[in-house]
Amino acid sequence: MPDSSKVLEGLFELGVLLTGSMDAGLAERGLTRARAEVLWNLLRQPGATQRELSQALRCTPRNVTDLVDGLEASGLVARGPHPTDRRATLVRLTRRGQSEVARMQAGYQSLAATLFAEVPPKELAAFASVLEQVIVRLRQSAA
Amino acid sequence: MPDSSKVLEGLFELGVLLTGSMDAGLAERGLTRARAEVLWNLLRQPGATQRELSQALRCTPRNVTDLVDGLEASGLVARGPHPTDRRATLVRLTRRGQSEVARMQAGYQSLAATLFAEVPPKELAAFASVLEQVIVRLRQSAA
DNA sequence: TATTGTTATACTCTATAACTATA
DNA sequence: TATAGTTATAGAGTATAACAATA
Repeated sequence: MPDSSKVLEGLFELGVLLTGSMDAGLAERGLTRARAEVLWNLLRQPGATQRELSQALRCTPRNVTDLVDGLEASGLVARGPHPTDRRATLVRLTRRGQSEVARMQAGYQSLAATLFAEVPPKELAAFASVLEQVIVRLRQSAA
Repeated sequence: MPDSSKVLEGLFELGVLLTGSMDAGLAERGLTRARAEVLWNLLRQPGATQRELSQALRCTPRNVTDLVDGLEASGLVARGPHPTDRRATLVRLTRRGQSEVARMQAGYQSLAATLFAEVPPKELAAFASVLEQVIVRLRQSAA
């Protein structure tokens, strides 16, 4: 029987390695994790308002202002008017932003394939099952 | 057979939840993750030099200066002279720093116990095994 | 010459509070 | 009155470059 603290330690270590690997890849393309997450969200919520982004990213609206400022300066997103609410601002991916997200997705899938290449499907399924349980458990304890 | 991208996505989600939960606990005690990691390292390397800390934390020496400044101001660590090298500075946990680390350890073990409470030992062992494989794999691809 | 830690400077992420324009 | 986004301000983490003291 493995020590649960050791397993948690492993999860943290993996988290550090994963985010480190991710950040390095992003930095090469002039992106930060926070900005990449904005792009990622815009893929699922095309034309989201900044308010919606702040909710999806669990950060303040003020924070979104700066993140969108940066992405707009890089030409990856564009601000546009809301059709009916003149207070709101819609944020959409530009063509360059879209190809940047596509590149991120490709890198993501490639990483996943590499990481789990030598794990038998049955073990991977069991791993995924425990992972799911732990996520649920953590969500409960956080709420 | 589970989709490896989905599993990786789960790992990322867990990482976000774990660090979020951790950060919230630290914030209550006036700590940040970066500073907590300094304390954590000092537990394993008591009386480390700032240079050694910068290597352990994989950050610049300049960064360590500020982190130690903050912890010193909070009374959690203390700077001292190196016995033989007058350029170097030794950093050690104060008594308050030690009890803070002890509290962190307790919280960590409590979290691990909660998370894996309902996972059978056999499944947990299999989970730990895959986790270990993936960590090794990621270290290889990073190097 | 090389190393340790610091000063100087800069960028990013994050937050709260006050404010403007709009609903 | 309430909401969307911004200006103002602040703190923290991170980095590079130049520098002083020491090895």
